[in-house]
Amino acid sequence: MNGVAPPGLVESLASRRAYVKGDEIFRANAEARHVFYLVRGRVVLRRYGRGGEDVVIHAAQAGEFFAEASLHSGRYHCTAMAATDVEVACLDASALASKLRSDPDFAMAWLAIVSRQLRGARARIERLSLRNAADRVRHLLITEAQGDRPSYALRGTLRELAGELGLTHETLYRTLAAMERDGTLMRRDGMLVLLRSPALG
Amino acid sequence: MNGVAPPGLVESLASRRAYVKGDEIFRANAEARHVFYLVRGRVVLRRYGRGGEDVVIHAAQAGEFFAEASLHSGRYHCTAMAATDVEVACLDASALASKLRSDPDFAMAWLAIVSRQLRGARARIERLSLRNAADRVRHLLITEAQGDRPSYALRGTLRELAGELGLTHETLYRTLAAMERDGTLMRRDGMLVLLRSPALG
DNA sequence: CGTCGCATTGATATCGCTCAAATCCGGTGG
DNA sequence: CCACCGGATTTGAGCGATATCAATGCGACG
Repeated sequence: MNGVAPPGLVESLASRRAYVKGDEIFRANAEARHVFYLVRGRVVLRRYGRGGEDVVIHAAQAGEFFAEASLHSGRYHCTAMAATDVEVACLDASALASKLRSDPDFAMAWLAIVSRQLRGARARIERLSLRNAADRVRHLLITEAQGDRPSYALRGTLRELAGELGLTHETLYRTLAAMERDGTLMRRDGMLVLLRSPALG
Repeated sequence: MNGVAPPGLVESLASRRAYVKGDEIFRANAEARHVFYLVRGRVVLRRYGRGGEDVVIHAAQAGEFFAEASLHSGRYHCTAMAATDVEVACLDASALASKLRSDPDFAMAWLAIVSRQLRGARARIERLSLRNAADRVRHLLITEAQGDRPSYALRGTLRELAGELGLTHETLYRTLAAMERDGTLMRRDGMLVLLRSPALG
């Protein structure tokens, strides 16, 4: 959703590559030559801190670009790992840059994609600034709502979702269980559905 | 720092406006007609949650653009308030869009600005994902380091910094005090300086 | 069948939040 | 010059939510 590929882009500028679950697609500080488009599967972008603790910067879904910053910076800022078997389109950064210069419509479409990513990142900042677990879950369901009622289709594991929410997986499990007991949340085949928000005041 | 204005932009497309501290520059959900460039002062972008609790999405510094999303979306997503007396350049969104289409160099420069903001947002996500206060402070000093040694020039109040770090101001005060006792941090006329990282592992 | 990772729940410790109070500091008005 | 005020800063005490450690069940996969 986050980035609909401009028509023809993936075909004209990209070479396809496939990785299996667990493969490293690129590593932080490596020279950034490519921008990627995720055709199939899921890719997790991580950064590692001093204590070996890693932080999920972003979890890319199929249909989304990642490592767009390669256009402007010489090095990758995070490490990309295939969370499932994946297929990516691999765009040469300099070729992409020249297409951006020569094709205004394309440039505008690309700018829209990056802007949307920025908005998504800011939404996540807002979410992480909330001080309790249930609020973060509620914020997620409300801001990522797809259909008529606030809901969220799980992609990947709950552990990964916990990481995105800045929680341990245990806390997320407990929070979801408590919300189900409250009747504020329903879980049904990989969907989280918000039933009613208590204390909307 | 976050966005150096492309030359001539502010003069050619912008009208100047001034606000005094506390003024609201725009409000969430209002029609988004303008993109802003902050000439002088500080502007805080907030969103309000249900309980009246507000979240600082972004604190814009002088020399930085804000509300760039106006280009692609019809409404503002947050509320902008002048944290000091400010002077802004106010760019008409449609005029900006046509300039982006007609001037490839300008479009590339603009894209670089948005990309940088995206990187900054992701760094903040990483920071907010850390689970304890001292780590967040250390992460801030390391990633925002300016000179030779990891340091950070305070802009605004410590209370505001606490908000950016997702902490209460009390916790931030205590954390800074503890780090000074440890000898891992020095405070000197509005600068936070990291002296040595214990357990760099 | 054994192993591995995810999901789930329990027990406990800890860190940060909340409420509270004292001090400092700049500005303002008498 | 001084008294006063509001906001920022700082520190204390106690509580509660979340992290941490631990154990179990379960399904996939070889």
